[in-house]
Amino acid sequence: MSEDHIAAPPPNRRRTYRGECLVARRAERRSKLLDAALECFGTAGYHATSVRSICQAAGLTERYFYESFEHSEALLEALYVKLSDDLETRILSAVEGASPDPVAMSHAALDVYYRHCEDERVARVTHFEILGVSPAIDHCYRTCTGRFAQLIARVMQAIAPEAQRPPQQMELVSAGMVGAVVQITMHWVLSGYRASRSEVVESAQLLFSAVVGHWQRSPDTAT
Amino acid sequence: MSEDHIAAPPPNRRRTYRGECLVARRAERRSKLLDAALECFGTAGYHATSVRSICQAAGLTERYFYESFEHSEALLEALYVKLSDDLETRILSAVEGASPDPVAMSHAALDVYYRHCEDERVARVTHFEILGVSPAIDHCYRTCTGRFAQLIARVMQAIAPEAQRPPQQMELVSAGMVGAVVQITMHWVLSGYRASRSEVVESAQLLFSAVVGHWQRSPDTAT
DNA sequence: TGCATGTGACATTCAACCGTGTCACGCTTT
DNA sequence: AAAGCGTGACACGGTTGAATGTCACATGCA
Repeated sequence: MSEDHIAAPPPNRRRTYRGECLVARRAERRSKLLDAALECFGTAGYHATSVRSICQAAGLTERYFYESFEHSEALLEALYVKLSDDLETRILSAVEGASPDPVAMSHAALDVYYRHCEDERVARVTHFEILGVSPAIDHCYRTCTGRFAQLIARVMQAIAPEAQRPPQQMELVSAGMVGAVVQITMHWVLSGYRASRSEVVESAQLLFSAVVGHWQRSPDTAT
Repeated sequence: MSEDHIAAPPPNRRRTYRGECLVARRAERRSKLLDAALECFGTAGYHATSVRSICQAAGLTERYFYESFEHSEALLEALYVKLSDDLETRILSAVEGASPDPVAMSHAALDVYYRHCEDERVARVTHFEILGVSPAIDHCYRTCTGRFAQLIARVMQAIAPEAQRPPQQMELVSAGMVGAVVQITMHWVLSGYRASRSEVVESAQLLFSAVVGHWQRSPDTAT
């Protein structure tokens, strides 16, 4: 998923500088840029952030920006993918670690997710700044969102395997569940995190329980 | 909700030109700008659209842009508010016109909403372009979204009045429902409107029915 | 030690866009 | 018909930011 721009490599890859070789220094700079991007994009916003300000926040020169990324947009995408990947692995491990009870599993997943979003910068980047940037970024967003929808679909199937639904509906409802979770996040963030995390998790889980219960009760006919 | 920039009025408000007085001409130009904005913002995207291109699409000169709007941002906000207001009134009249059956009411509302979103430009402006622009626009978005959430909350209360829930949860769950409906829209749009509108309405309504049913069954304890 | 390379601070070039200004040409009024 | 207002086409200055270039200094290597 993550394909980055890598500048033409100068001759010596092994030559050390300040105790580190080229690739290590590059990786460190790239990491600094990602940190700075989280800070800038997550507070000032993507469109109010220039390459200069990112470099300033990272303590680097613009030259090193273009060493690791082609555009500002590429940095945004890399940051978003990184945040999403981190989240997904943490959710998966939390679900596996939870007791095999459906409620416990979904609770664990939602708790990890909303804990993730308690960092306002993370929430802003992954839910606000990422949207409406370009078709390429939209596509990336859709892919990541789709992965979470599939995850939800799998979990719901696992919880209520007897409730077979047409795949089209399954897809739309899963998308809807993702949207619900996301929108609750947005509401939470924009309200200044008024509710506690546990309240938020409760509310989101209510939706899950409701849908699963509904399907268990009416195995196939819609509405 | 809509407070627009109005330039200092030149002396003669009644003088006609091409058969129309000043205020009529202004209103017409403003309307043309809103149409052009829907086209430009809804296809190229807000940030890829300049004032010039809007004026070109509207068949007007830049001077007349600043006659009606201060910034590009003000135009975006006006467009968004107009689309949201139109949608809300149409939803309300559809709900009132439907038979007093809960299912019929929510079906009517959702059908109007997804019909509204069948115009991809409308869907993009109200769901993508509006986000991450500025704090002022974010606030506007939150206000409009909140109105729909309150509408949903009222409808759900009306359907299941016996299920009293804590207002905090009511608020979050309503936000979640809005998010679900919205996300289903985007999924639908980005898939190239693969599913039919009635299938989409069905899926969204499933979520409503599920939550209402869940509440009716477990009148107060969460989860 | 001396040379090549890495680095940081800053300048430079180029393009886009905003907001305003100018001016000639239609339309209205008297 | 003449004077004045409304309009459209376009130019202009100012600002911003992307992307690259320059140059002095620091660091590693022979």
